[in-house]
Amino acid sequence: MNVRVRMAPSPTGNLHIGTARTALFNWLYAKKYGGTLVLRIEDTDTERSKPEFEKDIIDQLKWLGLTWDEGPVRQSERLHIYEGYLRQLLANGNAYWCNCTKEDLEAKRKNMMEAGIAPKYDGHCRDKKVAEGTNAVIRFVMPERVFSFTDLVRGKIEFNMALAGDIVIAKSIKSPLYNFAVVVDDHEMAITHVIRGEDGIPNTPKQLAIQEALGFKHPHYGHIPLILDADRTKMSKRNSATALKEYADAGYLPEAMVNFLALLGWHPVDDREMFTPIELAEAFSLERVQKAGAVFSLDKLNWMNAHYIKKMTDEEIAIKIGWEPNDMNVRIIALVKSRTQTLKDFETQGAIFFHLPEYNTALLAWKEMATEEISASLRRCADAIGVGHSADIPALGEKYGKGETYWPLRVALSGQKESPSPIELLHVLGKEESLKRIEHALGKLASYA
RNA sequence: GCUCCUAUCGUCUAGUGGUUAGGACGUGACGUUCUCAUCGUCGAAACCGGAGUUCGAUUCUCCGUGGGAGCACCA
Repeated sequence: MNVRVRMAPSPTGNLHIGTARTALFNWLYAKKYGGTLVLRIEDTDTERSKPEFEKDIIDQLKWLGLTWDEGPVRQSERLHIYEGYLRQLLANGNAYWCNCTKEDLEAKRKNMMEAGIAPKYDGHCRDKKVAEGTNAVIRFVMPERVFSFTDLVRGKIEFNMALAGDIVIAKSIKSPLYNFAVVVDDHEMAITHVIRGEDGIPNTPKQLAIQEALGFKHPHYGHIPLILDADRTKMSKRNSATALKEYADAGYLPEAMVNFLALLGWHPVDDREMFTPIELAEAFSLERVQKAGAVFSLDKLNWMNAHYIKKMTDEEIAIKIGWEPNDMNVRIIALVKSRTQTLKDFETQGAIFFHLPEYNTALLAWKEMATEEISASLRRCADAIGVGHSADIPALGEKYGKGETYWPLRVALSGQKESPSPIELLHVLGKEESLKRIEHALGKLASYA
């Protein structure tokens, strides 16, 4: 069978990390089976859909490297197609116009909830022959029976749709709603596998019913687990950064993001953790997708991102972070690399090479060193550097003590409690700047009580 | 409230009718080291509960319990 899958984001916000992972799984599935991936923009909600969100979604999918074969197809440009199918349902008696007011509906719903039964539309307008027109919506006649399907990751799932009632499938003949537009598009686009988030499970029987009424074939369904916050609820803005863009801006690499996201809810046959996208596609299978939700771990993402950064060459990093790949910059990158988790860290940690930060004079002391000892040690280092013998620092360390030599020098050069080694700092800063910083330290010590 | 989904270390997960229940992140200790990071070694850490099936259940079945999602003229 020729596999056809789709990514179907809704441009009502920036690309959500959960949507991105769903897109990734579809991409992996398509790649694995040599299938076709369609990008469909689900913008039937004209109120909330915005062009800038669509742009962000497309930009971010590209950033991740998730390429598609067809589209982007916008639902808003296919209104005439939905209209045709709506008229067909209306003509067949599978749908009808309804002019119940929102207030009435809300009141009835509330009553049913309070009575302890599943809230559903009571079919008030089903036989009223309400005319097409203003303030009327289109409802689908939901068959009162059980619908079942075999989920590709969960197995058989059943729903008794007698409990659902007649759902609204369009606000007007020109404005279809989600469940209807999806059914039409999946059919028109010959989608074979619908791979989506677990929150789509309750929609499936509705879509199955509409497919039946329209005489469409049912695609296969696979529902992947949700990405959760630490409190185990669906990942949301309230608790964490949910827009993929935020991660891109924060200095995460797309390769790391893809690798990380793939392992959230899917696991290979062995314990391997590092995969290129193509390797992921080869190893991927829906059978090995997890059923329960997965908590998003920033710690693990950081670790993985650090891993991918370490794999890059210093020049590659320079270009990536927008630094001129000159000698000095590349050296800085090499030094900072091992203590970096995101690309942003190069900026913050690299800053000390351009400007000596303020620091407390007391920091210059290694353990219980007296002020004169520190000054003496720094002068010895300055002398060695001054005559171009910075290579002699280790010798000074042997003679006068490593801690006593390295620590004050390192602090004088970096101004920090934790930093790369003084020898490395010397090399990057150069003779002139190094001596300047040592003089500065000596000055601070001289005025230190 | 109703419907559906779900359940192995803190987290992501592997795995089995009989295993010292494995790996990774995080975490602790140690080593390397002037500091931090990297790196290396070692450690602590889990089968939700109760019945049933069975010689034997973490594994199979059922019932609980916990967790989640969905119940729109949003998607």
